[in-house]
Amino acid sequence: MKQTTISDLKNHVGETVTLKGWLYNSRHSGKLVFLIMRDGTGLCQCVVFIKNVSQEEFESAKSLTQESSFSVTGTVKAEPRSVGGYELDVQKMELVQLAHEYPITPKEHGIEFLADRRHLWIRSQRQWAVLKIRHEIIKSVRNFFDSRGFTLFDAPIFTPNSVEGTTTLFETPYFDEGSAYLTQSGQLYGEAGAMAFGKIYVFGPTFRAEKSKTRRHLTEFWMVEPEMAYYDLDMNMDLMEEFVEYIVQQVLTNRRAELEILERDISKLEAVKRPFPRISYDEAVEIIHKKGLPFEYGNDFGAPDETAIGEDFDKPVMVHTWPKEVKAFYMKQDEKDPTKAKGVDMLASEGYGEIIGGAQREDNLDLLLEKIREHQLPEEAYNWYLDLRRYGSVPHAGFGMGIERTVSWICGIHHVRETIPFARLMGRLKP
RNA sequence: UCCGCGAUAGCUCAAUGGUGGAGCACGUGACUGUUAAUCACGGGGUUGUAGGUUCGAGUCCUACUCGCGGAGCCA
Repeated sequence: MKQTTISDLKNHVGETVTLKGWLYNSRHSGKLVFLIMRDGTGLCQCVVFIKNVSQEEFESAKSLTQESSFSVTGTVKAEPRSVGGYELDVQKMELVQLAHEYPITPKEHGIEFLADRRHLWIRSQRQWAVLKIRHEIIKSVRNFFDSRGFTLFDAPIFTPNSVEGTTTLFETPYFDEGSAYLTQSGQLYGEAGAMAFGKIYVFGPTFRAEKSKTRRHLTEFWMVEPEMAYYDLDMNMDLMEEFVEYIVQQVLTNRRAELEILERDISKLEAVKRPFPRISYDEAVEIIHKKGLPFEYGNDFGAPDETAIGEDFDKPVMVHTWPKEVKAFYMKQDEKDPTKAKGVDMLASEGYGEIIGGAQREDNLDLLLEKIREHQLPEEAYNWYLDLRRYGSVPHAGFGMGIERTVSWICGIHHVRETIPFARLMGRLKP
C-alpha cells in the first residue's frame, strides 16, 4: 500500500493505493456509496461497497458531509464513466474530520456570497482550474525571460511619488519621510535595471487606487514588465508577440484538462501564433469609424472601441504610434511625426481588451525634461531617472503585461476577480 | 464619480395592495453503478434599515445602507 495523488492514478492501475483528501460530493444507493474525493490534484470517484468494508466504515462513508477530510485505501481501476477516468475500489476508509455544514453547495450562488467565502470557493473545480492556469502562466513568464538572457529585477513597492503622476495612489505613513505610495508600476526602476543588466524584467504586485468598477480592474494586481537596452519599437513588438505566443502555447500543452473544465474554446487559443497584426493608431481609428462608432480622433480607445478593433482579427492586435497627448510622458516622440509617441498596446482577441501596454522610451534628456514640465510633474523627484539619460543614454524599450487580464483572456473568464486567489477591489478587502 | 438594476428561508429564486411559496442544502427513511442521482417524509422566515401612504404593504412613496451591471481611468 502506497500513498499517491489523484493526478498520478494513471500510473497505478491495478495497484492498491492510499489517497488523502476531502469530500467533493457523494451519492449513495443502498449498499453502495460513491465518494467523489478532491485532493488538490484532481477528482476521483471512490466506490464503497458494503461487503468490502467494515460496518462502521460503511456507515461513516454514508454520513460523510461535503468537504469532510478523509483517506481511503483501495484498488485503482480504469473507469471511463468516472470523473478523470479512474476509480478507487475502497477497502479501507478513515475519517480525519467530519466537516460542519458546508456553505457552498453544488447549486448556483451569487457573486457576493462566493466572494465572502473566497477561502472556501477556491476549492471548487472552476476556481481551482483558473488558479492552476494562473500558475502555469506565471511559470511561463519566468521561463520565457530566464531562457532569453533577462535578469529578474525587483522594483520597490514603497515609492516616493507617482510614476506617471496621474493615477490615484494608495498612501501610507513612512517614518519621518512623510508619505510613501504603493507602486503603480516598476517601469522607471526597470529602466535603471536595463542600463545595468541589458535586459531585465520586473515582476510583482502593483496598486491603483482608482475607483474603477469594471470586470477588468483590481486595486491590487500583478504585472510583469520587461525592459531592454538597445531596443526600438519594432524589436519591442517582436518580443511582445513571441512572449504572448509562448505563454498561450505553454498553457495549451500543459493545462489542457483545466481549459476543458472551463469549457474554453481551444481553437481560439490555438490560433494565437505569430505574426500578430500590427496597426497604427490611425488605422485603428479608421476601423472604428468604418463600423460607425462615435469616436473623436486623438482620444484614447474606450472598451467598445477596443472590442471593435479586436473583432476584426483572430489573434491579439498591436496598436502602435499614438497621439502623444494620450500617452505617458516617458514615451519616445516619433521622429517622423512629432505629434506621435512610440507607444504600443496589445489588445487580446475575442474582445478581452488591453493586456499589454508598452513603448520605446524617450532617451533624449532635453525632450524628456520638456515632457516632464508639460505634464507638470515634480522635476526633482525624477532627478535619478534623468541620470539614466545623462550617463550613457541609449534607445530602449519595454512593456507591461497584466497577469490577471491575461489569465482572464486565456481562461475565457468574464471578470478578473476570479483570476487571483484573493481579489482586492473597490469595496472588497475581505477575506 | 455618473447611469441603470436589485436586496424575501443557509443558497438560488417566485408571490394581482388581501393567510409568504418552490428547488437545492440540512435531518429521517428506501434503493448495488450513481454522474448537480432519484423517491417519500420533516424542520426552517423580524421580507436590507428608518420613516410614510393605506382598513390592510414583501408589493406603493421618500431617505439611507449594501451589492450587481455598465461608463470613465487603466494592466
